[in-house]
Amino acid sequence: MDKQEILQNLINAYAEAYQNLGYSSLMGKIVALLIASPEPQSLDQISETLQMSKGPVSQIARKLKEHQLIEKVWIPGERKDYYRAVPDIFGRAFANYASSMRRNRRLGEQFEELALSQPQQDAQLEHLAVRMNEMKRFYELMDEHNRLFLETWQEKVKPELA
Amino acid sequence: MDKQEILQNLINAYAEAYQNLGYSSLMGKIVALLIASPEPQSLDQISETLQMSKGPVSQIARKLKEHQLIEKVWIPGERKDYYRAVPDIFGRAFANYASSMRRNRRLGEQFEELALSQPQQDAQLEHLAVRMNEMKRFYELMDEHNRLFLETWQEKVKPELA
DNA sequence: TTGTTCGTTTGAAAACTTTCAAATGTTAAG
DNA sequence: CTTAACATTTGAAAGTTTTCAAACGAACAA
Repeated sequence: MDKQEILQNLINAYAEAYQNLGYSSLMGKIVALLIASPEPQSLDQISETLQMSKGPVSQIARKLKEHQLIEKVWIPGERKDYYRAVPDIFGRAFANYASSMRRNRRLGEQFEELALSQPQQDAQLEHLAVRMNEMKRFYELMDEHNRLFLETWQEKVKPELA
Repeated sequence: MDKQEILQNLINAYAEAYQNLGYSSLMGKIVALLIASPEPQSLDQISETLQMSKGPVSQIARKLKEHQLIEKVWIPGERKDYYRAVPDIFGRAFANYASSMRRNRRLGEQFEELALSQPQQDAQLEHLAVRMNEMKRFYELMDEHNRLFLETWQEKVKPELA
């Protein structure tokens, strides 16, 4: 397997992984390409490599930038935008996930509250309150672990960033 | 807000959360309904409550059962299938997630290997190897934390299960 | 057996998403 | 100010997913 093929395979694997996680496969492809590229890539280079027209690449690149997985870099004397993966892209992706888990925690809190605040209680409401309490506790504990994990990772990685 | 509305809101919130995570919103609705129900629900009850025909409900219920988020219960003297959320549904959902993260770890391992095994090295391959090594280490550490989290949670929950 | 009550499968319709090509903005150089 | 080189937006076409109604098949009851 030569270099070209390795890159193709990586792009494919990422496309599939992203799709499995419910994102567009193009998103995975762009991420894979930028992770694998030592040099920042222009929109043209990206769409050329991925054989996609610039429209979708531009849109997905913007979304990825919003989610802080990639960033634009300015290259002196160049008018094009160049993109690269952010330095700690894995940590960043995880931080995004952790924040969506915090929403679940809030759901648990909110609905436990609601169930308990009803004037006339019954088996159904009581059951709901118990389940929502479980949900709340689950995501609270998860959040603690998430923070700890990210912290541990960033301490391990920090030397590399310097 | 009355009981009916609370349930509606919960179902909606789950539908949205599931959709954000890239699953079908019906999946979230069924999960929410079963979490909120003290009694197991039949397919008919589910499709009645959710105002959906039986076809999709049947299919999605099967998928949820495959992922072990819900289970069939046998009710003596009844011919219908009854479903309920599994006892530790949050833990189970997390275990599924953790296992998809383990796939990412394997990707990192695999592509690091590939990049290093190329006969003629260059900057691009070297860069790839470094990035894939980072990926591998990230998901290894994550896996450790995931295990720890689940274990901690299950110890806390076990008393409730008895 | 035969009829009834279920769950599942199927095929078509509707809704949604992805993609492209072309038009429109935007920025910087001349 | 004008032009050139870009990125972004838009609207239409293609592809995909979700949904339903109806047909099918399995299991049970009589």
